Amino acid sequence: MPRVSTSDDTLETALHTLEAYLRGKRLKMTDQRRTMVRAALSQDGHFTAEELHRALTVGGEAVSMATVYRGLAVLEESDLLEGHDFADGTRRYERAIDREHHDHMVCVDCRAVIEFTNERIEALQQEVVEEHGFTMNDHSLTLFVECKEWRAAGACERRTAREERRRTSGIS
Amino acid sequence: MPRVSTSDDTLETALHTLEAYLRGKRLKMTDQRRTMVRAALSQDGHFTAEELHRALTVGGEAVSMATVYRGLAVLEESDLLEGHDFADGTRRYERAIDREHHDHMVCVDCRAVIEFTNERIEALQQEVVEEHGFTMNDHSLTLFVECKEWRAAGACERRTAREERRRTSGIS
DNA sequence: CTAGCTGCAAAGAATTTGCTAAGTA
DNA sequence: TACTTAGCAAATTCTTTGCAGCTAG
Repeated sequence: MPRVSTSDDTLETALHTLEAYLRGKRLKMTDQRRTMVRAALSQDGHFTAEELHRALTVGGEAVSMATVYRGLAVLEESDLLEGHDFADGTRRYERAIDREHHDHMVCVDCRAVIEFTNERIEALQQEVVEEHGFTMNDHSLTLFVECKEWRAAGACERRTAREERRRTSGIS
Repeated sequence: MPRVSTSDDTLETALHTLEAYLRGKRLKMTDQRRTMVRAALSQDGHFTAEELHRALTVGGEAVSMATVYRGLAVLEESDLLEGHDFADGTRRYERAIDREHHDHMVCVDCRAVIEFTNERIEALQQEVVEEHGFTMNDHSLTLFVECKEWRAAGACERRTAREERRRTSGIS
């Protein structure tokens, strides 16, 4: 069994949540879905479909790419994961269970993702939606920043070739 | 000359801005770029590369798709346009010149885009970034809402086959 | 002239989908 | 058993690139 950096409790809860979701939709629990839940919860931070797939493969629990994509959609719909678009061309996911809501700052330089929460902003967003008579379904706040100081401290090193290309090509 | 729903003044300003930008980077002004500026400014709302390309083609000023993509990058870098990711798989652009900054609400149902501004939210965002000692480069706030009431009024009808597929497939 | 541009076709990256065998309720 | 999945490969969608000839400065 692969190492799980999330508490067993969370994993239990997650599996139960998924089961309930599947039951409600008359879908089925499979080994691949269980495996994906475990692997997804043990990822730290924000991961891509490809990264999850690699983690599974490395862990000896190969699940096909197609299944990873289909599975991520299920995990997101069941609210185990939350998906984000950080404007770099690839969708990223993060654990949404047993965590508090938060927003993100993304360094345009090194693509590091820093999380933050601000209740006043949350409240104001809700206000805006209500003023329009709508219902909030979800929201996405991403601040694109330059974390020069942080990098100076040696903590801002995650740039990859691909991300660098994206960055300089004017996307985001 | 194609119809321009933007004031001639804005068009003038835009062309001057672009010229200045190009000069600074030792790039060249071309018919295609001029044409794209005109067409982009006359688009209303948020458009995709494909929509701009179609508008140009229909207007008899065919510009190749490759040039449209390359041109959009230039127009965005020169701050004539602003690009957004509304989590539907395609980048969208909107005029950024002679307009005030604003954020967006996107109806997850019909994909309509509603703009709004909220200075308090803006200020709080700036505060958050400063608290971390970073510099804000850009920010993106999108509220995904359900505009049922609005649709009831008959104003929420822009759903396309493709968008519908996206929506039901769990993206965003 | 000469670096930058355009169009075209081909390449790419990230997802999605059709199909058949296999698995779950 | 009946309907949902998994895996695989092929197909898509959006976007980027290589190249040859054209063009602005």
